[in-house]
Amino acid sequence: MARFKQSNNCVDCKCKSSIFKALSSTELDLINNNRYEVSFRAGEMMFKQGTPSPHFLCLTTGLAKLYIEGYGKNLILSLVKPVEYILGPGIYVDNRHHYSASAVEDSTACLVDVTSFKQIMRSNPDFSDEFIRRISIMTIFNFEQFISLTQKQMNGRIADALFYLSDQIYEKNPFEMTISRQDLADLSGMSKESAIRILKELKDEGILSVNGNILHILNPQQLKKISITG
Amino acid sequence: MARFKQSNNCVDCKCKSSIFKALSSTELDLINNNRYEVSFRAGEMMFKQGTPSPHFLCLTTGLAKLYIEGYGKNLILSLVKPVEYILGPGIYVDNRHHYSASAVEDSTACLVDVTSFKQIMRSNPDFSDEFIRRISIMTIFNFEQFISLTQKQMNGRIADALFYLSDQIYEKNPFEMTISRQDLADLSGMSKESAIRILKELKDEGILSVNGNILHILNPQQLKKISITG
DNA sequence: GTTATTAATTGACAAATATCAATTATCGGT
DNA sequence: ACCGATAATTGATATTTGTCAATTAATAAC
Repeated sequence: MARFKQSNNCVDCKCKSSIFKALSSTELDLINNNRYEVSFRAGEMMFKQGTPSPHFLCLTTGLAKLYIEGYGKNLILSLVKPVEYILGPGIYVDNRHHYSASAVEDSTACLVDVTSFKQIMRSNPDFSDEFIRRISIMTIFNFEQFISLTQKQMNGRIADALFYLSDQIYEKNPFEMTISRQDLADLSGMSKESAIRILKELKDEGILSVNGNILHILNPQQLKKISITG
Repeated sequence: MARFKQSNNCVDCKCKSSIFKALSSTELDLINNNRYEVSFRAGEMMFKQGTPSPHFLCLTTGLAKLYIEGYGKNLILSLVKPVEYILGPGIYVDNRHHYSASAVEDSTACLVDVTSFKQIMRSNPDFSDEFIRRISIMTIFNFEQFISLTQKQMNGRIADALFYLSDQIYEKNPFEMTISRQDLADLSGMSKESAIRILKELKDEGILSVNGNILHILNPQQLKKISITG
């Protein structure tokens, strides 16, 4: 289960460097007074699709996955690393979560009352602009994912997922893939067995090295080509 | 080609009933002074993915499709009917269109300067809240579509598309499908031939009647079942 | 350390879907 | 009403992908 603890305040927090940079100290105080800190173990669910959504979450350490629970399978929308906030579209619609979130690695997060958030959204246009900019970037990313998953074949989708992991999430090239093969499959819209098979193919072709969870993209040009040709 | 004409003003326009209801008359004047009206023939492109996006568009008559141009194929994100605005995520990111828009039926629209829009977004929290609410609804819809296209088989996807057309777009049950079979395929993420075949199957099973472009969902319960079982 | 449990892997096969080619129907412009 | 161009339809086939079952590897709990 999640463990609760109250820590120091928002004013000193590194989260400030993120979306909160536009906030005045008064506004930071408001956030600070309406939040609490939680930690999650790897595998724990942070919140579940369909449940009420009274907070937004700011991930301070660890790694989380956001995923839609579909018909028997999950679809991973994105991975979230520190320091990034998680705030779904339900906040302004029905106050429900429209996707679930789970900790992939041991994680800590701040939960902040949505009411305070919305209040600041209405009074601070810079913050509001920045927030809209961020959800717009997520939407654009969703579009790319949409095209990848609906129009590319499996090799192209895995290539896209590998670049996503290497470039956006772990930001290294030999990287330790802390998500499971099933997660990789859920991120690429295919069965776990297919994902594994394609990793193996890429390995056999010398494009990728696979040692357990340590992946190394050996030939990015070739992998990019696979991503484009689908 | 698109024909331009200046018409009466926003204050009397039925668009007011939509997102603009939160605007003061001063703000409506600002919009009114920074807009122009355009008409499009069926098939004409309204704007193209990748081009600069200096306006937002409010569809006043007709029907439009919003679609991502992928690798050889298109993916229709949504259909837009009057009175609805079209404003992509690029506005707050890179000032580019991230999808294309085309008129499916003869259409007219108002183009409004984005700068005026953003100005009002910053000064009118009610308007801003309403706008965020709307893009959130679109995001939620995209999620549903995402699940439909990535986790359901063709029958389920066509079922979803048929309900979308009947319930959301044409709002009738025997309805005239003004989009082409190719568009239906682009909306369901499959080849045109497959889309046609499934329409035929549904027809043979007595669930749907198909007479040219007049479609009639004869057995909604059964079709809903197909949607759910995938 | 040992064992129980879960994750990863592999192969064989079945199902779903796209592609290609060939017709047929439909529609806008004479 | 006729003609050319485009859209819709159909069938045959190849490709892609998932499913199932069996095995091996890795991990966590004792």
